[in-house]
Amino acid sequence: MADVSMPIGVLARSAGCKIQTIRYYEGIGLLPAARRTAGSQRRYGETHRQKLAFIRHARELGFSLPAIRELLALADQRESDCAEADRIARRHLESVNRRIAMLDGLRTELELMLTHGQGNRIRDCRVIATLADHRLCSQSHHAEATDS
Amino acid sequence: MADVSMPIGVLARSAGCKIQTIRYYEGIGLLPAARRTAGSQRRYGETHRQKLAFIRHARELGFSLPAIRELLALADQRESDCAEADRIARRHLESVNRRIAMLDGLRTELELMLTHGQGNRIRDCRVIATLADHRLCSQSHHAEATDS
DNA sequence: CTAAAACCTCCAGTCATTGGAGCTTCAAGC
DNA sequence: GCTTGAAGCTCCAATGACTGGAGGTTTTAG
Ligand SMILES: [Zn+2]
Ligand SMILES: [Zn+2]
Ligand SMILES: [Zn+2]
Ligand SMILES: [Zn+2]
Repeated sequence: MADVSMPIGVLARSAGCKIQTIRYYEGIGLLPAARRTAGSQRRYGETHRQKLAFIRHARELGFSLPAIRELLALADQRESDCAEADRIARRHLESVNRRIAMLDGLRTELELMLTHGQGNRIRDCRVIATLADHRLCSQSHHAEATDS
Repeated sequence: MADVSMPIGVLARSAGCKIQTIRYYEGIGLLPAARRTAGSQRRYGETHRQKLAFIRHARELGFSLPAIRELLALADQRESDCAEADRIARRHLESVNRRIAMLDGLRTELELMLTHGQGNRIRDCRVIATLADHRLCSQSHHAEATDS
């Protein structure tokens, strides 16, 4: 609890992010503005530390900043129903599942391309041939990824 | 074979991409500059069509533009050894595998968060609680994704 | 009081496109 | 040959989520 008035560098280390990231979050209104010293330097307290930890953890879990903005607002409504928060998480899970499915398709094709020994000429290379002609692919693998 | 002199819109439709994308590829030197009409409009032939198809297919398979640039150069060396092309594809496959592993981790955490019924208050919501405290996570899920 | 570490603001760049403004050219029908 | 609408042109800005740098100021330990 010696962090009643942390400078930004200490906060950044505690959150495991860059100083610029914190200023960026403040700039877009995701993290409330810090109080300033007489010389305009930011000083943070426990509330800021918790909010930033929440943001960073959500980012690690792949949530987008707009989604995190909503989640942060919801987190402050302690007595409200959590359906909306759950909906956001579920939507993100679906997006993660779609991306996994897409990458699985890519993996299949890449592995297929690479099923040939060493010492080939380019004109016999399955990697190059496949890239030049989708008919050598085993699937459609037509990609489209959306985020939460 | 009536495409000896395609305007850009026809080429774009044949490749399934936007007109701007083609001009962008030309701008960064990925696709060779097209010949122009007296009025400066681009006209394409079969070679361009094939190169663009190669690029688009590689993009669908998740290769980065720098990687595609190398692959295109290699594709023209028909008698060279294909080891380098294979290496690029293998590196990309590894990156895809890393991303799948990461997303699998995220999926696990998101599913865990969502294991609670409806009608909860925010203060009892596992989604919000998990985001606020990584100790509720089952794994480290510390993300880092690199592309080919 | 000095010096260096930490901080400040503002701007540009990343990646692979995409969209738009404002203008010109092409091609088909009359 | 002329009109007209579709298609093309260049240049610039925006996307998401940061990251890096220039150039200057503040803090703090010694
Ligand atoms: Zn090969
Ligand atoms: Zn394919
Ligand atoms: Zn809930
Ligand atoms: Zn966690």
